[in-house]
Amino acid sequence: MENTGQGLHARVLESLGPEITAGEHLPGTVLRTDELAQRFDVSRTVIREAVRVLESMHLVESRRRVGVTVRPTEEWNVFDPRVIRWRLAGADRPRQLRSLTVLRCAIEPAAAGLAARHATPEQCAALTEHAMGMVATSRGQQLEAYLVHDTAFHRTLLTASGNEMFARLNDVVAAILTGRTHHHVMFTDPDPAAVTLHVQVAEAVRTGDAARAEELTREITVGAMAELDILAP
Amino acid sequence: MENTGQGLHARVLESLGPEITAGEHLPGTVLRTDELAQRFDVSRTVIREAVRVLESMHLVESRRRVGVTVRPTEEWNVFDPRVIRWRLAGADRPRQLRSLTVLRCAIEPAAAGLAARHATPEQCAALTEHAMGMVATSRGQQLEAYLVHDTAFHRTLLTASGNEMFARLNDVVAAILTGRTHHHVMFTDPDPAAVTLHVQVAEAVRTGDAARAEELTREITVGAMAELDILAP
DNA sequence: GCGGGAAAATAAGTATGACGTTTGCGTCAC
DNA sequence: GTGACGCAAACGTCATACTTATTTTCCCGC
Repeated sequence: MENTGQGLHARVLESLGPEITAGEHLPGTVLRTDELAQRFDVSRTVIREAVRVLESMHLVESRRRVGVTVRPTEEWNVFDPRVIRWRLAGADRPRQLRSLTVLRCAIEPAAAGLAARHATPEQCAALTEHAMGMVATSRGQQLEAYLVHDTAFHRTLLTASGNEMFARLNDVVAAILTGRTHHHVMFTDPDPAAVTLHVQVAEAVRTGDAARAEELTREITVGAMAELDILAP
Repeated sequence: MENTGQGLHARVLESLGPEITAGEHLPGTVLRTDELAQRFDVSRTVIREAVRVLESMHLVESRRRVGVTVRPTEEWNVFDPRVIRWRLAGADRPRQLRSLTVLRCAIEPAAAGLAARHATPEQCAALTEHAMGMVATSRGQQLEAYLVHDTAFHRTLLTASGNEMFARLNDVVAAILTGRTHHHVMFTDPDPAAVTLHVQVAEAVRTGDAARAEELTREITVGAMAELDILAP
């Protein structure tokens, strides 16, 4: 029996979770632990542990004498990193990417403003360094190297905001950036204007100009929305 | 022994979770399943299910031959509703309330802007209704009734944004509003200016004035930050 | 025929004991 | 001192029996 995860429950989880988030089991569907145990060829114990986790994500609800029922989409914990990952890997990836980008557009400018006030010298240095790295890799089809610097830049920015909630969204932003590069495969080099904006943000944060950092970051995120055709009608 | 949850695992979870988020077990502490089973007087099965959920929140990490290790705070899934609830109920409630308020301040204006574009007539009606309810209960120590309308107003606003991520933050906003009223006990009636702003937001959303809805909501959230003494140095 | 309550059926919840598996750590030989 | 070896501790998994809550069914009385 091959073991894809760090444990049987993890393996079950990584199968059932995506199935549910992909809409393979529509809300209201009932799954029975015995059937699942049989299907995955594991004991009921393992199934129960996986179901507990799915339940903690509000993906399913377990009730006695009924079974494990899939909950409606609106009740899912859409902030759970695993749910995000599963949905990004699934069919409604575009929808999810748009939701996340809108969220990012609201968060990152505020984070940049806070970073301008709270960033440590080390964080300022890291920001500048990664912005420089973006400049260096912005021409000549070095998209992968560019992505590394881009991701690091935004991770540093969110962390430097000093707000734990913002900081925990770096996975989301990283997923957006990675998705952008890898999905609708970019043959063209990054927009030079965007690169310049990153350099300017690093500068604004370093000099403590919160308003400017916020506004510049807003321009970056607006650009990200434009790429996904998220328009104002 | 009273049964606080819908099952033994829930009871264990509601004990262990708060203990961890309250810092009662410092990061690095190892808990053993057998000891926990003995302590809570339940079987190992129950403990394992509870630990699975804590693990899914990144509060702990379970490793063979080692035990259940408490993870450092930075790794916690701070967006998990239960983690938020536990931390709000614990000792660092003020810190958590500030984090959440900053997050709200970034989110709600954007949500209001989107709501102005996407809100259905029913949602516009609900907004106006709750704003009116706030006006009606804003004088004469009707704080509880006011809170109900205030909460409903913001819940409707976030839902009307049409973004699922924003919509799932209504619990957070509700927690902030409830905390504000219940915690530093408000003897005084709500700020009339804030009440007016809510009415104006409802109006802006109804007329589809996104920019105005966003700016007015920003004023509301800035007011909320001012109440918590979150200042710009 | 109808309503209500008792009983049966069902599926999750819990307990228990045994065994497997990984892995930290100490020991021993070189 | 260093490396290999092996023990033991803790979690991981399984099988099974039993418990409990909840739904459904069905029978009885009106």
